[in-house]
Amino acid sequence: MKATQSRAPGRNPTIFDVAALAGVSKSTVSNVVRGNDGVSAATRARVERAIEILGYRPNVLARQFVSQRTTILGVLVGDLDNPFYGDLAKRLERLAFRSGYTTMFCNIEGAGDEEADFAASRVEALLEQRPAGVVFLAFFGRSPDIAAALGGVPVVFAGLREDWGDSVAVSNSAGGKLATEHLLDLGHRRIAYLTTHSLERRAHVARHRGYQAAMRGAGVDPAPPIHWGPGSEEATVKGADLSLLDQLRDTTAVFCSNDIGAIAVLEYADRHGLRVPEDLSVVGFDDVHLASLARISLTTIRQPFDDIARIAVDTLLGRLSGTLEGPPRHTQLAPALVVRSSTAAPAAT
Amino acid sequence: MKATQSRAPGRNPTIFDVAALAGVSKSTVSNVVRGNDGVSAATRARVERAIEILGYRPNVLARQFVSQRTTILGVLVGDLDNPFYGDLAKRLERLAFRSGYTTMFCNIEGAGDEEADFAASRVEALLEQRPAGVVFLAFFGRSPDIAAALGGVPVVFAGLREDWGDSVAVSNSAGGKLATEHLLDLGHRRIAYLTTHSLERRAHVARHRGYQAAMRGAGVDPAPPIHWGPGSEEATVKGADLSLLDQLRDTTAVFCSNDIGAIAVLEYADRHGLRVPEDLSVVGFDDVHLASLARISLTTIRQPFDDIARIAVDTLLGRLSGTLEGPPRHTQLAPALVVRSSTAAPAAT
DNA sequence: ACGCCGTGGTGGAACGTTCCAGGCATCTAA
DNA sequence: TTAGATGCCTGGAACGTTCCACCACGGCGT
Repeated sequence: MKATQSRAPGRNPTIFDVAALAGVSKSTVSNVVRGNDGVSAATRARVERAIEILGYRPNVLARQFVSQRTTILGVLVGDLDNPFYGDLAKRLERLAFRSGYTTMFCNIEGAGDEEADFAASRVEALLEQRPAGVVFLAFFGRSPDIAAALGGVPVVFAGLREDWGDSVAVSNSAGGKLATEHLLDLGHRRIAYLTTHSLERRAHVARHRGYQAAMRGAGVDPAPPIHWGPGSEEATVKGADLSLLDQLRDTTAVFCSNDIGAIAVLEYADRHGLRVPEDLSVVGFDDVHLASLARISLTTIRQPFDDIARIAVDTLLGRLSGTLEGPPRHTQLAPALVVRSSTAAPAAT
Repeated sequence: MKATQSRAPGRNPTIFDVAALAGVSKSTVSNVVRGNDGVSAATRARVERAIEILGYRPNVLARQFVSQRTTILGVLVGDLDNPFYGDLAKRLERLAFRSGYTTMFCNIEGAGDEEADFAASRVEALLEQRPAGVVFLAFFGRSPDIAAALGGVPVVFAGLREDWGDSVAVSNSAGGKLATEHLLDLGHRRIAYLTTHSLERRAHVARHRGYQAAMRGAGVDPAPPIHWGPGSEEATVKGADLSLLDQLRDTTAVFCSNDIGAIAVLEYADRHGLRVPEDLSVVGFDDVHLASLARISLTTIRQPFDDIARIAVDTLLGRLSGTLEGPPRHTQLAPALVVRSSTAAPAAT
């Protein structure tokens, strides 16, 4: 007649079962479980023994209910299919796991039928699960609405900067400037900025600003931005067959707002007999692993994925534990130009 | 003095607030919210009006607590950084969202220091969140342990087959056979099987079996499998610099257990002066989007991502709603060979 | 001897739902 | 007319925690 078997079968042991077996009150068990002090070593040992015997595991759902908070970290990604997000997602998941948090991802980029406030509806769905904190890897939409929906849940922007929350990112505008200046230095003048997003994400807007600044700094008029594709990487990369050729007629170089877009341009060029870099120089942004493959070898702007993920999680955990207080902290990282073989001087005209 | 403002500020309205305003009991409100019948149209309308006025939203945490179940779908992926998983993850997330479920991803592939039962510990961590169901996109480890840990939570295996749960997958062994036969047909005899996993995943084991069957069927002895890399795609793809050359000395063709491994081999070949397909034919598995890029153009085995994701979610939802009952249902899909330019007849010796 | 304080421990209340046994009309069949 | 069924609604109990006010007790300073 072991205590283990005296419980109703099929029911998980509760804090009461442990308390009864250890001969203490439920409160004491609760304190032991949560590592609170005010419990003598002897009692603690006795309770731990009882927990062991019963195989007691705290009921997460009850805990969440009473505290009205979870150990879920929400992560808003643009598109898990984009290796930029995949890489970052993986890192975040791992770091969060080590600190006892579980990660919940949400694609902000929709099925193609989304509206401007699709992001807000996604945030809302995520928030319904009451995450302890939220990481934005991508962001667009109206800040006030979304800030309101968050209702006090700490938030960190990773890879982009938004003033009303903590952030860690390279300067996207500096990166855009760097990329464009590289092309200018090579002698290009007719440089296009290309993005695959119809709904402009914050980070990409900043990259565009960097492009414009560089162009103006060199005394060249920025060309109107090229929006290629219906708004999602998926559609453009997978069906890279839209009439881009026309729009590139007058240009010798393209700065793409991310690597996936750049690789899609590469693919498009390959299929349409446009030689890179002889006929067209291409620069990306992110430096996803793919870009370094010999067969791709894309000149791009490097983002330190590792630092971004680490600092993002640290910042969020700091807010959660109360270690970090005060106004938003913005960690700025340096973007770096990585020159590979997708860029060269323009052909002599 | 609107009702909206009469509540304690900062507190969300509860079912009681609604009940009071509508002049009914909390139970009735509960029934209205959940769409139960046994409520007259008039009452229903009155309650709905009250809900509207108060901006009432059911407390998910309380609901989860009392029902001891969530609307979370757990997804075990091998590695979010691998586009195979990224693509599938994205699709699953979208489908689940449409049905009112939130997705929670877990990387089964660890930081490199994992043991054989790392998978089990990850499953346990995920299960702590009490998901309504679990999708396995990758699986290894000891089935009995993991089945026990699941404790009745419905499960579906996607992309691989495991007998004790529902599954939807192409036949991995048939795919492996297809790939190997393609190489045999081209005239290759010294064909290697290569995998980047030290911990063999179920799906990959089956692919290997297909390879062996094809080889034996052609009267050729299968070569011992090549395990390349310390067990994670990340390490091998990113630091593709291990001494593979020796192991490939006697082979004219490699069948890689997935596309990412194949692309890593391509990269390795590029860097070591090995021409593909002249010196070495390479076949992958999955047909991730990347494989179709002109610059990669990898011969591979196609998996219908779309069908896999859709059927996986449908099956799981079927179990959850009770629509689907009985023994495990196994949906088998047909793998297809996609010939691109990474394979050719071996050089005449 | 007495009040005070710190340490270790207790038990009730609260959290916001769902579930269920029942209550009260009103309708139906005998 | 009446027993039983049906439709609509109610209120208590339960779920497993955390939080907090409070209590018992021994040591200490005065």
